Amino acid sequence: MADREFKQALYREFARIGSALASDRRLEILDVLAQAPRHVEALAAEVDMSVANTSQHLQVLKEARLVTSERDGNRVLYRLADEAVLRLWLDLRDVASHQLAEVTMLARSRELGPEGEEVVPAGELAQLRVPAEVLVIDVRPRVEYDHGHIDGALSIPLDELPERIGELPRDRRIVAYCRGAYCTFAAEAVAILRAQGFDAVRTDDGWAEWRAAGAGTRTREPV
Amino acid sequence: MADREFKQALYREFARIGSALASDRRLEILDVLAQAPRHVEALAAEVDMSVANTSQHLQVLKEARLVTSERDGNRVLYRLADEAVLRLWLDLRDVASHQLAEVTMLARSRELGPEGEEVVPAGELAQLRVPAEVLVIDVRPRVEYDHGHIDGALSIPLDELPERIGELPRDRRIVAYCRGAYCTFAAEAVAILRAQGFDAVRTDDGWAEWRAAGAGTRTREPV
DNA sequence: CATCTTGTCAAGAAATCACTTGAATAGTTG
DNA sequence: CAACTATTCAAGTGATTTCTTGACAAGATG
Repeated sequence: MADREFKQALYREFARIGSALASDRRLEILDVLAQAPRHVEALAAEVDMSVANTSQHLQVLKEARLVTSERDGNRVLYRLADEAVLRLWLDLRDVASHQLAEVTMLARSRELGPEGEEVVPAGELAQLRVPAEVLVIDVRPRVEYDHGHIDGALSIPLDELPERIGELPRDRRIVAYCRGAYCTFAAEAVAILRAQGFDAVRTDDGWAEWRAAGAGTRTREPV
Repeated sequence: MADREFKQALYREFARIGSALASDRRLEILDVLAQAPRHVEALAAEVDMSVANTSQHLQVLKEARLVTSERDGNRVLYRLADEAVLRLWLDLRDVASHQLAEVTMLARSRELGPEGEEVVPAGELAQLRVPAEVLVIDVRPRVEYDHGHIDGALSIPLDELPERIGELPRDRRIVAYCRGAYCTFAAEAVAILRAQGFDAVRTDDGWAEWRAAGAGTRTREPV
């Protein structure tokens, strides 16, 4: 029947998206792009692959319309196609963390700092943001902050933290955020800060989650 | 660095989910399971595959924790693992329909009835449900209705429609729904009803969308 | 225009995946 | 317990995917 043909064609289209999500390398690329647009070479460095391989993965993502590209001089800038892609990626991660015991075990095995260290759960950051009481710091690389960050957050990339520690207040709690629940930048920053006697905690919220939740953001255009 | 190893292991876990979504056959299975739990043999018939092949695909979905199975006598009943899986599937479909021109073209080429036929857009069904003015009918197979349906809807499976057409009112508008935007049951039902002079329209909302939206539902346990 | 940089394309080897077939297993029924 | 049903497993083959290498293309720069 023609009905089956139609359905098969439809599911084949859906599977094109699924196939694009079927590689750990491509998911890593998506995750980086969820933070900020990148050039191919920068991406390749970030995900630790050859440029040719990165480019090929990007073609796959582009064919599935998960990312778009634009020329920028003699370079090419890639970005997530739209917010729906971000939601899809976060959902996939969410399903993974609910259901794959291995993921949470992996995540737990990475927890820095002492057992039971205080963490601001995802979704609760918004309530805390009273400037007189807490300072929110963004410890991601500068380009990612520049592309968009939580309103009012101070940019202190993790690698600049040691030399800029003098800028931070000792009379307020410091909340550090990074890319999201599976990023360790914030945990590392908190470890450094607490070692110096600051009242610092991290949050499981990250830029991607914050943006998907549609809360107050500030973005500038490509760097 | 151990950091890279950790990240790679994490993305590899995520990719297990992505890989499970990378096959049109498996997506079709997921879509059927989004309507109601099924036994292997019923699934195989529904998706038109050999039982052995269906079983193998189900193992893949099960390893990715997208579905769960339970023994039921000498049969095995499969169902979606949880609501997060449903959201993931709907998101994937959503990304596909936003971004793959081919999907909408396919969908359009299937539209039954005259051009510009009236359709209740997804999300607007809830406002319309005044019993005195509209009758909502569920034209999916009985098992799917039994597993869960829109509150107050009447079950008239598409293949029973011709013989049961006398049960329907001529003084009210009839709104037909089925599995979702890409299911053609409702469109076929509307075509039949309009040919008989009924005031009938379909909606793009389907059971999966309705359930994901968390609106009023009624479900019974496995049939 | 020659050269450099950045990114893409093409070809091939190794790994993985999909589907078929036929055998094996778990549970039910006479 | 023998026969039967529903499902899973195992092996094999053909197709697809991944990554590497080296060549090619487009834009920038001297």
